[in-house]
Amino acid sequence: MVERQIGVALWRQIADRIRLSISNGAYDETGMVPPETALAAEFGVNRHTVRSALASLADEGLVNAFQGRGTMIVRKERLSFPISKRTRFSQGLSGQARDLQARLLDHEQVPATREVADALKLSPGDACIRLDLLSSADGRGVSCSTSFFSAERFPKMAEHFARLGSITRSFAASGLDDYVRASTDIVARHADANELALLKLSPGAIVIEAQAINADPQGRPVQYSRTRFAADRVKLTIET
Amino acid sequence: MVERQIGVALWRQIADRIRLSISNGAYDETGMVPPETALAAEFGVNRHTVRSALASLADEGLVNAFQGRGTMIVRKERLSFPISKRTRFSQGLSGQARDLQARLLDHEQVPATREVADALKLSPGDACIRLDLLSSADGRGVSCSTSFFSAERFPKMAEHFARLGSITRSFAASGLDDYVRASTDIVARHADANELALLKLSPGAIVIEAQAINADPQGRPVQYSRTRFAADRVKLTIET
DNA sequence: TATGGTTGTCTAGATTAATAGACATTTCGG
DNA sequence: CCGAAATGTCTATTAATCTAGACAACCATA
Repeated sequence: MVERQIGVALWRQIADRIRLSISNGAYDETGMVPPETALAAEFGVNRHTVRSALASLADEGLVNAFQGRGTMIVRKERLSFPISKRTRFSQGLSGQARDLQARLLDHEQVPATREVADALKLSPGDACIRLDLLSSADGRGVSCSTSFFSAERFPKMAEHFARLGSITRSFAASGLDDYVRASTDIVARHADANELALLKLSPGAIVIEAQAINADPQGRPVQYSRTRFAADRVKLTIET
Repeated sequence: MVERQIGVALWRQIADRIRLSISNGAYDETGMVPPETALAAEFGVNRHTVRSALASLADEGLVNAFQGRGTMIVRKERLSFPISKRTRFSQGLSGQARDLQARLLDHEQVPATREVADALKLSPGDACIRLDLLSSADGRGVSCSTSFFSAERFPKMAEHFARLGSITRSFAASGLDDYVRASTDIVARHADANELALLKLSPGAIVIEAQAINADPQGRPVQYSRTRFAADRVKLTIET
């Protein structure tokens, strides 16, 4: 069931298991989480430990406990984020949430690291524009991203984004009307302190990191981005 | 830095951070992890806590400590697993590891749940073949998967796989020479007890779950699979 | 209104995780 | 060969987590 002495507190393991059961629809019949005593028996722990787990889920806004009645499930769905040749943040999520926005957190002109230079086919040290974005759906943080653009080719990227609020429109304002996803690498890991704060995650949460390169129609890389999604709020859907 | 009272032990948070630094190449210059005292200062914890983290990494076979000299990095790479229209497990990983194998853990004929029926365009309750596989590269567990096939169309899937050791060849033996990836959904979460055991993960580890549907050339779904990858051993590369 | 089932709260104790310090052992370079 | 720097081992203490039990508060329903 749950394991001890593994560096993850029992209440957190149990919270993760319950969260998964909720999103799998295991409790859809009643719309409620089983009683604390039943969960304690199921996981072989004390009721107080289950209560810690449920408190953490309540903190995330996933469940709501009512004295005398039980613990109701408030929210269970993950946003589905499509990844395809024409991946666009706002288009892909439209219809799944009412209020979508991408906010510019920071921007800076920096020399390309080897990683960035490789991705954009520049030389290390070439000037790049870095944009840090935070994307939200209905007020909840969905992803934070760091993007790099060639400062020579897209010198006004930050200004355009600040005005237009969209990468696609910012490219258009720079004279690039179309671009396609050239490659996407996906890894998953624990969120770091910065991501916890930006996405308002409960500590120990998981992020899915997508390292993507977008290219113009001639195949030249125009954007290298690393987007960190809150793993418990989204799923990525690959369209091949 | 690291956070307290979040349900994840400090040594585990630190182990995760160091593992990430290793795989990012942060210590490539020396090939060694920084001294324990330096790490303790960096993370703001006691040296003993760092030692617990390093012991866990040594247990995974990632590092090797030598008294008087320091802690050397043994292994850092993640396997890159491609996902495209023609995703094939063995082809995709060939060249990245010497010894690749997929082992049949279990198989059973079961009635389709709603989830499986939806994916395979069957009716709930229709007979399905379920295959549980464990894939390894160089003796290390990479992924475990559960696949469903229509029992009517592919009645001998389990027998074929047991003999041939490959989904592609098992389809061929059933008269299906070609198939393509129709859809892939990707989520990330903490590994459950079963996955921890199968993949020999250190508890609390992360898995990336890919829910995939393969279809024949006519577009009819032939396989629904849920593959759980050890997140610290692989990255998924999307080829659009 | 009485009863059973549920969550909320409190106290106490046991177990595990983390800190603190001291010192041994090994390696490497001057 | 010495000393600095690194890991290995030990003891003791403090802090956090989990268990155990009791009982209060609340809700639904017979």
